[in-house]
Amino acid sequence: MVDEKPVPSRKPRVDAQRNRVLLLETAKAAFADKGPGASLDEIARTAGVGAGTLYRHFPTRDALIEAVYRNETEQLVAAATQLAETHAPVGALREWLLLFVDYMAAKRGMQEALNSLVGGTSELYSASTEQMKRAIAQLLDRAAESGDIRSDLDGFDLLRALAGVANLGAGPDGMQAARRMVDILVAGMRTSAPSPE
Amino acid sequence: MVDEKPVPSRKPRVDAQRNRVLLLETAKAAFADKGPGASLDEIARTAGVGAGTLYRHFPTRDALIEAVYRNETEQLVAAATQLAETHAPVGALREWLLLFVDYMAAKRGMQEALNSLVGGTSELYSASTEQMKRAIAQLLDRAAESGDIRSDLDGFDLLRALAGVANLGAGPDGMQAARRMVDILVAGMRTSAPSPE
DNA sequence: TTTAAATACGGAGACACTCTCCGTTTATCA
DNA sequence: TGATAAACGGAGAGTGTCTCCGTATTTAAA
Repeated sequence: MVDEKPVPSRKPRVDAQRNRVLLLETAKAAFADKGPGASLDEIARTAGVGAGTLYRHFPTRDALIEAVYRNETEQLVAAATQLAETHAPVGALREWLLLFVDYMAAKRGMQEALNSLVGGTSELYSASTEQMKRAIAQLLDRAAESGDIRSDLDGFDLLRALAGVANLGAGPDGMQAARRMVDILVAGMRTSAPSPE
Repeated sequence: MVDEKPVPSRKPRVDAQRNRVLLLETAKAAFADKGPGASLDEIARTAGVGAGTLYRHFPTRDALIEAVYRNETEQLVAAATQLAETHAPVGALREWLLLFVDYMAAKRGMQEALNSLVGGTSELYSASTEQMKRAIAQLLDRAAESGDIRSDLDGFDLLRALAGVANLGAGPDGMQAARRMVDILVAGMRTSAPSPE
């Protein structure tokens, strides 16, 4: 799957760029306000553009959602590298998982939508998903190499688990629960953890 | 919250019962086939009844979903008591969590819908949710009393975590991942587990 | 500049889904 | 058997998604 960009033969049009930004801002507000099910046509209307324009820029709801949260996702991803440099392997992992919980919690009401970043829900194998996968893999590999944690599990599953907890537990206690879950997960992954039997 | 049944002054009509069953069967097939977003009108049409009839029996999508899976949920709940009687505390917990994973996995494609049984997504505080909560609480309390696991966590969060993993990991490897997650969770909950630092 | 080609725009409209309302039908029981 | 409570069905109003294509704007070449 080679990234075959169609070679831009000219400068992108300024109105197109303007509308794109306009749509992203409007969409962010709308999602925060009405949840992930906000009407796309209404977002277009509020942004002062036609429905066609919205769909041209963002063919699917997921594409729009991903674009809206791309920045914050990138910050989170960057933090992984940062933590890897400043913390011991398991500590870095734990800290990042806590950040991930915050990330999910900060978007309360948007969780269902954000699932598409952590789950196969979305049709497109989104770029953000890929980044997120790399971020957790980086931390996990490091901790596994140091021999502190078991190496037989996909880091992405950790995120799925945390997303599950953070998603469904409403209110501020949901975040507490997710934070507790981080410690349980980290403890359970350690090579020094008790075996199932 | 008293169960205030409206005192049936006559026998329930047979056609009503028949249609109810018909709808449940049709809905089960439809959900399995088209996912949780299957059109309710189409379910009604396929069942050979009017839309009004469907909505009279099941006012919301969630109500229908819950009804469809009530039986299986009840079996799962019953298994908790069973396991509690025949296994050591932690073993029973672990076994039941594995059953829960199977339960989720068996409904691949339906996961999003089933979330409403494990999450606050659904408006109604459904009876099945309540049962499920009791089932896990029962096992968890027992294991906590025996001193084997920490007592500061809500069992329902475990289910949320497992649901998260099982939901989003597509394919048969998703189930593998969820099974591994069970062991991590159980290990992490043990009082003998290593502390976060 | 002017102008042709490329690009983007907008919104009408086709289609799908949800859910309600109410006139009609059917089952129950006296 | 007849009265009536209970249930039925489906038309239709309201809302949403997404496409299509004639029109408008921008870019860059002349």
